[in-house]
Amino acid sequence: MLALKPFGVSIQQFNVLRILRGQKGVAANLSTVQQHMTNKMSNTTRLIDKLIEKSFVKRTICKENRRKIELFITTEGLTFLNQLDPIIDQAEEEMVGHLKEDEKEEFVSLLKRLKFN
Amino acid sequence: MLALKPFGVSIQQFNVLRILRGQKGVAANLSTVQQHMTNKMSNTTRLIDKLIEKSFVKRTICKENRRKIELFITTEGLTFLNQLDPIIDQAEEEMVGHLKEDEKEEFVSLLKRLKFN
DNA sequence: TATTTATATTTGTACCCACAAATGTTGTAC
DNA sequence: GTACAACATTTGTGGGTACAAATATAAATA
Repeated sequence: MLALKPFGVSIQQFNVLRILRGQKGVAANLSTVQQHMTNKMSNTTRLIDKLIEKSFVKRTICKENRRKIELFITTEGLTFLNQLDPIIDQAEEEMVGHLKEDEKEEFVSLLKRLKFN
Repeated sequence: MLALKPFGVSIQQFNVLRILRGQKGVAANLSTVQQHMTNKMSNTTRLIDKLIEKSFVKRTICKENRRKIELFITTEGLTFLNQLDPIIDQAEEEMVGHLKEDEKEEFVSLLKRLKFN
């Protein structure tokens, strides 16, 4: 994503951050995060590795079930993300803003009707 | 591309092969091939490396201008590609075949109106 | 002709993806 | 309680992408 480039995160990393922010402080499992994305688990792991390097995310092992991990967005991550929101909104606006509402709806509807496999 | 998986080529490699077939025996430069794709030059080089390993493509240095390379699809490549065509047609049919003609046109038209950057 | 500039391609790096196999942990069945 | 199955995540491998820098050759210019 061009608009994100100056900030050093990919759109996928950005998405993981948004999912974690959506948890509002509640821990998220890897599986939970993965379910909100099109990614495979294995790659979600690695996306989160990157975010941990940047200290935007914290990862701990779940006490109750040591197979699971618990993911949190850090304060740093939150600040970073909030700063990014308007950038993304603007990029989206530039991409589809000139379409009329019903055109956008039609487009999404057609996209949904494609059959991948 | 799921349908191509059993054949051991990616959709991008498949596209390069189709572009070269379209040359009908005339040599194609790297730049020529690249212009028909969304890829960067550097990656087109590497896609072609893969096709050469599979001996579907031949690469020689242009005699007139030694900076340029000449690319040809081999007989093996042609045979392989011809065998693949119906598979791809079918995959496409499965993906969008249930859309009406005007829906397909509308979809393509909307896609074209997106502004990437 | 020697130097510089432009052209064509390749290489390096750092990401992304899917798929399969490996790891570690928990639950279950004998 | 031990062996086996199920679960959650990670690691390995091989493909893909973009961007920047390096190479090699040709063209232009001083």
